[in-house]
Amino acid sequence: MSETKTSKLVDRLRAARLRPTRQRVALAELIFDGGDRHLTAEQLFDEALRAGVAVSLATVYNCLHQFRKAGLVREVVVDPGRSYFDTNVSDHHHFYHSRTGELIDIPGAAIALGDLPSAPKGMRVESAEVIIRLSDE
Amino acid sequence: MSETKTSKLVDRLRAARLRPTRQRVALAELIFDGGDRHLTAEQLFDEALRAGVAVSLATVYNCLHQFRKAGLVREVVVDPGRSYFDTNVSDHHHFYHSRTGELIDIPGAAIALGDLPSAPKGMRVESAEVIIRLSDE
DNA sequence: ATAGCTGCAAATGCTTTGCAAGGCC
DNA sequence: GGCCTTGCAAAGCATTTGCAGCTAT
Repeated sequence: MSETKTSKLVDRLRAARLRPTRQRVALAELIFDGGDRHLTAEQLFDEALRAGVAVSLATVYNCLHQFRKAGLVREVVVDPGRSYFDTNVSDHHHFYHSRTGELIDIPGAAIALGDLPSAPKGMRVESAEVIIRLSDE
Repeated sequence: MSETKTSKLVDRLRAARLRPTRQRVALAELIFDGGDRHLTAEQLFDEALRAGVAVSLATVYNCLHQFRKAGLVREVVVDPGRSYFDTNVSDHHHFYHSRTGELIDIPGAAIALGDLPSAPKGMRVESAEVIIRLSDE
């Protein structure tokens, strides 16, 4: 990995007010390499181990949530009892294949979400996501 | 509770090929009384106890999933690590207020879901739901 | 120096399971 | 009677937490 790529990540972490620790930089590298990805904490943990990065599972969870709060990743809730993190933070939706656990991006523009009903009093809309569940044919 | 109401529930369970056991009938009564509801297993369990119905939590889980498979209730996944069951099985969407855990129905007609992208090869669309997350203003 | 991180292991919370006893048809 | 259900307790998973030791600034 090039100096440049790593230093971009470091800047990105700094911008999010997260200290660029060895673990965070390594996880960020894994997460942001290779485009849009959908990862569970366990998957990222395994990848880190395979890549020779020493991290604990607890740190993976901590980092993912810190990254989420910083807007670097987005959490996708489709399965009770398992969280997915999406490196694509732009406005978009998902196909979810429950048998395989596969998550597929749908560009925001591909679904016309007409007028949303307005939020109940005292609340505001934070996000609107469409989930299309798939099954085998 | 009238003879009639209970016997309707019994018929409904039978139609779903579920034996109308004391527990299932009692849970069905709690669930289907009072219109559209969003319940967690724990909530239904507490209600049952308060209503003087002796059931175990495991049975509540079992029944909820049996009811779901039979199409009597619908599962709503909005919170990792907690399942909601919705007694409204018609086509509709949800507001979710994550701080309070409150779930609010949005009639299907209130959101114009334009053309859905077609499912990947070998799969078919099972359902499409919109989740609008709310936060305090 | 010091405020913030990390690692580990234990704790937590929800959900599922195994199996003996009980209930519906 | 026979098979499906239930209840309980134990197991299972994903996730969070507490705290001592480490590290970036």
